[in-house]
Amino acid sequence: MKLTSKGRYAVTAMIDIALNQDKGAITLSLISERQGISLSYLEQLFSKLKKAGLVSSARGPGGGYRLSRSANGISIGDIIHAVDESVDIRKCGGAANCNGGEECLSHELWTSLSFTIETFLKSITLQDVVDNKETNVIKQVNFG
Amino acid sequence: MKLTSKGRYAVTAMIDIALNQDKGAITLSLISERQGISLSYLEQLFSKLKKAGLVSSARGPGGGYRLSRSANGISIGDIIHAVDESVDIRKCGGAANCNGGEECLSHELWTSLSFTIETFLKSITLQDVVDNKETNVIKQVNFG
DNA sequence: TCATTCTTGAGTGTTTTACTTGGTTATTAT
DNA sequence: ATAATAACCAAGTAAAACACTCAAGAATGA
Repeated sequence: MKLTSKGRYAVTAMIDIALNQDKGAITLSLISERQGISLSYLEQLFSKLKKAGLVSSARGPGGGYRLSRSANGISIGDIIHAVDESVDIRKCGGAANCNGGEECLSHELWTSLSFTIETFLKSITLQDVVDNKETNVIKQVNFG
Repeated sequence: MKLTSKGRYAVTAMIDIALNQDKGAITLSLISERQGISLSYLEQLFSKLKKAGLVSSARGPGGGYRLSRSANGISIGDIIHAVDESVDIRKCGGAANCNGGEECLSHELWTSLSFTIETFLKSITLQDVVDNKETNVIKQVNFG
């Protein structure tokens, strides 16, 4: 399970762009100032966000980053995955060899939890966060 | 967000006890062998599980650990919390000062996610896992 | 009494995290 | 041209966390 500052910073930075995209390309220096994130660290994150196709870039004066598709089309999960954070809680990563070649006793539990988190992150878009829609989320967990 | 081997080991060990509790007290050596977890590491984890009131212990031959209440009454969340793993994803831990005294843009999102995970872990008991009930979990996330 | 088992505290190598440093390359405005 | 801007890139690093090990001690039962 990896959900740390890296993923948080990436999401925060993407929200910043989404909020300001009407002003054209957004520079990392601006994001750095506004969100209190180190510029060099942002560069590393945006290298990955670009490779994942979530943002496009332009160099030189007037340059910066833009979302490469609408904020509705980018999920929080997309961003987290782009910066290499994994939501998989299982030691084996799904290989089911957690205990000397065998599935550990809690394997299915972690599978369920990973799925729950994954589903949550995929269900929320950048636009939802900009609109503060995630504050009204209703969660329901049932056993069959 | 902290969900690592520590929490996984603790849950796996507790499942082991739940599965074998009819045989009386379970020694850490047995759990260590069966689950492939270092004995000394288990000792540390059980020190915390005992402090949290989830297990009781007896020394000497025939001794070992028992669940201090029924497996139905122990949630996975109880175990995770007992070994000091936090499910809170927010940098500020809820203080809402993630960005220089202010809430960061993604604050509410992490609050929602933390709540989702917390709810999941609280809803599943040790007995559910022993019965493999978590494999049939149905997840539903709606926006209001 | 002796083996067993929990109990406790300290130490340790490895990995990860969250950066920093120091550049280079492309683009634009003057 | 040239200077400023801003993305791009590679490497290094201090501190923390992780997943243990090691060593000793104390209670218990056969």
